[in-house]
Amino acid sequence: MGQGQLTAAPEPKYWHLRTVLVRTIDSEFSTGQVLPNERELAARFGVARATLRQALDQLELEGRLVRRRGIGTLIAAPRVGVPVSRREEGWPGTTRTQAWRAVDCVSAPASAQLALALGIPPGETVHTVRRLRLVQGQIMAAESLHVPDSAVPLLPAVPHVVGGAAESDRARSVLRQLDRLGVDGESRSVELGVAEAKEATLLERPPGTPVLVVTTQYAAAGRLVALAVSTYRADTCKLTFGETGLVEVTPVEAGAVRTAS
Amino acid sequence: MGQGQLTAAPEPKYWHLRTVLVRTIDSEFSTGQVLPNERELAARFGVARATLRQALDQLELEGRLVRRRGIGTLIAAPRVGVPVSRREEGWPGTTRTQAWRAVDCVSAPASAQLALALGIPPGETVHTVRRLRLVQGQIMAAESLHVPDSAVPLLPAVPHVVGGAAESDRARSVLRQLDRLGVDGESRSVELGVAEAKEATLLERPPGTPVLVVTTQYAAAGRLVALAVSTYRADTCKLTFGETGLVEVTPVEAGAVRTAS
DNA sequence: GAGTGGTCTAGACCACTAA
DNA sequence: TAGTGGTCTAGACCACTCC
Repeated sequence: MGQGQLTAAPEPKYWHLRTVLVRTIDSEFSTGQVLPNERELAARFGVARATLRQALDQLELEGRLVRRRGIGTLIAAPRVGVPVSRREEGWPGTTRTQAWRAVDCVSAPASAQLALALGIPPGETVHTVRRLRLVQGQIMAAESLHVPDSAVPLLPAVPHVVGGAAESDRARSVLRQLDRLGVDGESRSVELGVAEAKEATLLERPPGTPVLVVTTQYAAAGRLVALAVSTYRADTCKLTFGETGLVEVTPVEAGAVRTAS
Repeated sequence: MGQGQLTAAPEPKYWHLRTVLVRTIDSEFSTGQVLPNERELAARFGVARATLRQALDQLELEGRLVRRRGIGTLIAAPRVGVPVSRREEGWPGTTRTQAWRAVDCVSAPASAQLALALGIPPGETVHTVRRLRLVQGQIMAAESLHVPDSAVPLLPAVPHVVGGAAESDRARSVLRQLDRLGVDGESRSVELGVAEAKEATLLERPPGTPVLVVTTQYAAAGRLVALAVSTYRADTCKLTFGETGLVEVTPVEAGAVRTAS
């Protein structure tokens, strides 16, 4: 990899540096390779380490780099396409697929916010199932699935136990009941967020990690029966929304087309 | 707003600072209000300005703050829900809606990447329409819509003129032809990206602004007829994916539920 | 212990906005 | 011209990984 010589420009140094690094990465590095360390890169380009890091921050946000403390800065693998829809991901994941791993389940009175969102009276019991989505063995998303007690009347009233196998058993029990309702509609939104402490732990990422927050409303028989808030790792995920009946086409490397045009 | 006193913690200062600021913002500030300036905030919390800025960076990424050079740091308005689907946004935007504003149109041989994505021979002419999506008068997204010449054979062969009214006329002409094809399927993906120079200019944002990159494949009669790459402002947009036949429910403040639980 | 990225500091100067 | 956020520096120390 050549050495810097940042030509004077009206743009910030870190942005120009990013451009140079993008070119270098695309032409001279491949997935999994490690870049020279930050101190050396900074010296090579004649900038302060903080400035170099600003450029690397951008590239990490774009999913081009992965930085590992104690290891180095690696070229990231292309983002994994993650299908987001009931049909494709297998709902609710109990029998048809191993895509989701139930973690635990807590039953508690709904907060004002949650009650409003679910359209139930404040204080009604809500079962919250937490689960992880695995793709190719990697944790890609953490989800909190909120189900009003009134939507799953057949749920066995087992005593609530914290931790242990009973927890995830109960989670699966809720999912099973939900499955039997026959969910027939869903509405989603996607926005950018950052992982808070609990999510970050589940995702095995540091707090502040950018995530794509997918909020899904599930309906059965014309009634809202569940609300899911899923946080997908923004660095490694590309969410895909298929539509039945669409011709099968070659998956596109969006970034490539975007950069090229 | 009270003054700092950051209790000792195993977490980084900037992250704790973020937590404190979130609480403060939610309880003592409302949309449009300006925070004290960075130098004062840093002094008040007893940290360096760079550390304070790290916390503000997070809050800006979450869409809670907007920073304007020369003005100050403002509390951001809640994100705007932007429907993303052919039916809801009006396709292709020529007659049914004013949601999109055509900017220009260039016709050129397809790059290798683009040809691959469109499933056409490399070098075939592709019309690329650039347009902006407006929501409530605000520019929310910039899009490049790629249409192979072979998909719109009836397109009048007008001479290519750079700039001026003829440009956007031609853009509308392509859109009209595409409309007449009867698009009957679409497949999407959403991922995180940053605005490059051109996009940034169109979005009236600085380069590096985080965006949600939506890639859409349009099919007609079982054939891929167009590829759109849209970049939505991640700070102000919440993309919504509706489904016909779903019961109408109260829109959810996802962030609120997420934070509360 | 050596090497890596992560955090934090104290200061400087620049670009932009508004009065 | 004064005040704001944006950029950049040179250095320090910490937390983690691997040998």
